[in-house]
Amino acid sequence: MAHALTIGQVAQAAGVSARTIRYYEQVGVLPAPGRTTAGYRQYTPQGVGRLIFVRRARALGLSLQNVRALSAALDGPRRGVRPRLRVLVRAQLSAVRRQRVELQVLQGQLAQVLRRLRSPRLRVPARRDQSGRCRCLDTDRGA
Amino acid sequence: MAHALTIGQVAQAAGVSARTIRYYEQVGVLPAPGRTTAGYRQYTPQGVGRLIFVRRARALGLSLQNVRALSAALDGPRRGVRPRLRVLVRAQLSAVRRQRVELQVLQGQLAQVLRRLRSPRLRVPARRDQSGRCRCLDTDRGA
DNA sequence: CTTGACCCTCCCGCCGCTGGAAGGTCTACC
DNA sequence: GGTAGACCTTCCAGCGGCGGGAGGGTCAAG
Repeated sequence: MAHALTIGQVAQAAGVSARTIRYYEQVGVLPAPGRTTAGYRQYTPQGVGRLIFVRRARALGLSLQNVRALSAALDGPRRGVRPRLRVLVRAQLSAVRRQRVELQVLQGQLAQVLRRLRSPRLRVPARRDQSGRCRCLDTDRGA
Repeated sequence: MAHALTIGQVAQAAGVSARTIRYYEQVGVLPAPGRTTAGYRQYTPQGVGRLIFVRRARALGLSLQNVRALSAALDGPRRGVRPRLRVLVRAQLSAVRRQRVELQVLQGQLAQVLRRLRSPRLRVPARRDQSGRCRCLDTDRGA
């Protein structure tokens, strides 16, 4: 093998730690590479490409479980990889949209709490109501 | 104690599981309540208020570590609770803003990948480049 | 007395890694 | 040949924020 790469070289090339690569292999996200007689892992350029694919998928927010499925599909017959990927990316896209909405709501609540905390006087009658609750963080009207 | 509440009642009142309450106590987020002779936890209305405070803080995204600090401050002298809370909420607010930006970028990348996956032909010359990389998920131009 | 709904403590699992320990191997230099 | 230091190997353990389940005690109703 002229172009065999060590795990450290692959790690640097892909911008991940060697530990992460071993972990990916352990959980089946990356296929097990060849080994030298001393037991060192030997990677091919294809192996590097696979790792980069995995990192891109992770960067898009796909779970390791899903990435494992995709990677396994890439190992077998290539048919059906794109449809699966499309499904996953679509799901991820809607999940991200949901998260954005949630974060928007959260930002509004935080801003409201911050306004209340900035003003020296509280907008609520007492710091603790009759049930002993600290109302500093309330964001809902009345209720 | 006329108004002593069991952990289950408190859990239902605050909308959390009894397990979560026990966990909060274990990690120091909630003070340890009294116990009956049989070892059952006995909560006061103040205890319920504290739990609701903790849940609100969590709902705002504060970490349990920060919530623990706030809760400890509420147990001691009340001075300084509001400034600390203000600092934490401000930090959380900027963290949320950062996350929103990141999610926005991510959404754009996902949409781009999806567009590419939808079209039957790829915009890249080959499915795998010479290094064996699957480029389905690329989002950057050239590079 | 029994049933069923509570309560208790304990340890393990999830995700996506990261850290450390303890040891083998490779390369460079003397 | 020796040795230093950088690399590699495996295994075990931990993070946050809980949840599941085991294995047992307690309490009120029938």
